[in-house]
Amino acid sequence: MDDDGSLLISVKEFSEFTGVKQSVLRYYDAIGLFKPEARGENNYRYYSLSQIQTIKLIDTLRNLKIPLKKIKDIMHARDPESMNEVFTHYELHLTNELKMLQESFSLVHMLRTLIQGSISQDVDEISVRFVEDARLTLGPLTDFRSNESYYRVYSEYYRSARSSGVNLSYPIGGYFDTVEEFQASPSRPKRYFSLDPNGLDVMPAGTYLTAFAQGGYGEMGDLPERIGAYMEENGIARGGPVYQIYMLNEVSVQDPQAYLQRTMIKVDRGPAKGPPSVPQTGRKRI
Amino acid sequence: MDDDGSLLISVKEFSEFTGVKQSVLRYYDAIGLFKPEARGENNYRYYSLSQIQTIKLIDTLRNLKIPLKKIKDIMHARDPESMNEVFTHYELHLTNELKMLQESFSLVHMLRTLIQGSISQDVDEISVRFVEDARLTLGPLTDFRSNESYYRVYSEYYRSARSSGVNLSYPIGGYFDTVEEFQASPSRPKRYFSLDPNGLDVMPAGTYLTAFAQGGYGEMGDLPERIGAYMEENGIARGGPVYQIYMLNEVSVQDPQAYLQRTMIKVDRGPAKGPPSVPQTGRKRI
DNA sequence: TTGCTCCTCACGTCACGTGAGGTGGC
DNA sequence: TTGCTCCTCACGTCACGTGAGGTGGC
Repeated sequence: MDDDGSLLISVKEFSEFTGVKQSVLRYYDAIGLFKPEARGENNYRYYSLSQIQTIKLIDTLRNLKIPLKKIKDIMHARDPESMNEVFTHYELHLTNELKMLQESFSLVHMLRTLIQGSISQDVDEISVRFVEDARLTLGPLTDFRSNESYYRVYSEYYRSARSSGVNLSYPIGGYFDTVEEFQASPSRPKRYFSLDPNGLDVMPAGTYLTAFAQGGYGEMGDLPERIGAYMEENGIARGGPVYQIYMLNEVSVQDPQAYLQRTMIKVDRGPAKGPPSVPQTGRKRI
Repeated sequence: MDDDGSLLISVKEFSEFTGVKQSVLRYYDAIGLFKPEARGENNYRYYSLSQIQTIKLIDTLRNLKIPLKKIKDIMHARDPESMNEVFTHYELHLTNELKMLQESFSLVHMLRTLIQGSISQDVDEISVRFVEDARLTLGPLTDFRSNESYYRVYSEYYRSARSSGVNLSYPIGGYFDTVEEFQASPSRPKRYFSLDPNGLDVMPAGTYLTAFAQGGYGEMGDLPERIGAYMEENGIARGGPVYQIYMLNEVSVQDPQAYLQRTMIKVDRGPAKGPPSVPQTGRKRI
């Protein structure tokens, strides 16, 4: 670099300024996407400071998974009108990406919360405790036929969920109106729901009888009996609605025998009074 | 699929449920990352509904650019404690990604705004208008020596910016305290600044004399004269601070002769009174 | 002479995408 | 018989990463 204040810098420096690796800069040069401002007599690459903004833009577009070929076309046809279109288009693209990333965050956060709630949890413990509210998306009423296993209805829930745009990334839970309903057939919920933190329905905050069961999907063990005994012992006459979710499942453990299910029954503190509260839904249901 | 309500679905359906392509599912099967629940007699792949959550998690991790090999290790060693660690780790990872994506959005939005402001702008027009405030990051005082071109000082700004963590993705502008300072040497600003919408400094809202000049970096043409004449004609005695930015540059046009610079001089409406206002800075400067 | 940076060329790799050629149930 | 879905190879591709072998200035 001459003393006359040339504003050219080496690959190494340019790489350090921009965070783009030297190998990447050489590759972009090779495919004609982004060339250095100049070459030295020794064939060294020299970049100008004003090129920093350009490579930053290229890097931004590349982060949006736009093929380098397309980025090359865009950069090759640079003029205010077309760049305005490009930016307008990718601003929308970016808002979608942001939504998706926030979804990812919600998912990871939800899974972590469930796992943490399960660690060092005594499976046989039954307790009555205050529980915060939780968002979810309730599905339509199920239509179990006599003696039928939950499979068909469950897969119908998936199909209906998919067609109505419900997010199936989150754990699926079971909902019952009353504890009697649950006791009668604990693996045939009245509705299934997705534990989607952006769902429009809500499990209301309140006092819940909370119990656990270990085992694969639909395996309840002696859970209904244990719950019945506990309610009798503690003078709890009624309860509902009932929410059932798997805190540990395929995602967090390998052996289905280690899956952990939590059943939460809304109860009133002290002696029972009045009918069980109705579920709060954020929108109309058919 | 037998009538007994097997919950297995085909690749096609599984692909439609999850949004993951069939070719990707076959690839994940081949490398042992994610296998179907079962194979038919015809060797068809059959997936269970509960596998949807697992592939959704894999897809989420893959979106975070985690190598498939690592994802495989994670899924292979599934247990509550290690998954808790994994999720805790990637929740942080995700918040960083979210920040970066918001930065990308800010950048694209800024570039679009600048271009749109330049479209159908008459280069010779000089006007006095109200301008909204804008965030930016002011650099340190420049130290131009006699007759020196802006190159050295400009590149020193870049170096200092980099070491102080200033974002160089955004357009760089020039700042002068007063219009006299600008008139004296219009391509030697008192400070450079980055037009970073998350910057801690601010160009205050107010009435600005706004003029334009076309040409490469540092080329002012007859801009100082035109501004001087306009101020005299309109009885504007003083002005400042002065903010100079390139609305069209390398990023949006190819020919440097088409770069468009905007100079904005804070002026008081009507007859001049009092000293020019001082710049508002969000933090201490040396 | 020794480091350090830079160069080109060739080959490897990761995560798929894309046929070709063939099977199997309604 | 005709579509449709599925299968397994094999090869292509995109965006780099990684040496090998060599140059050139302090």
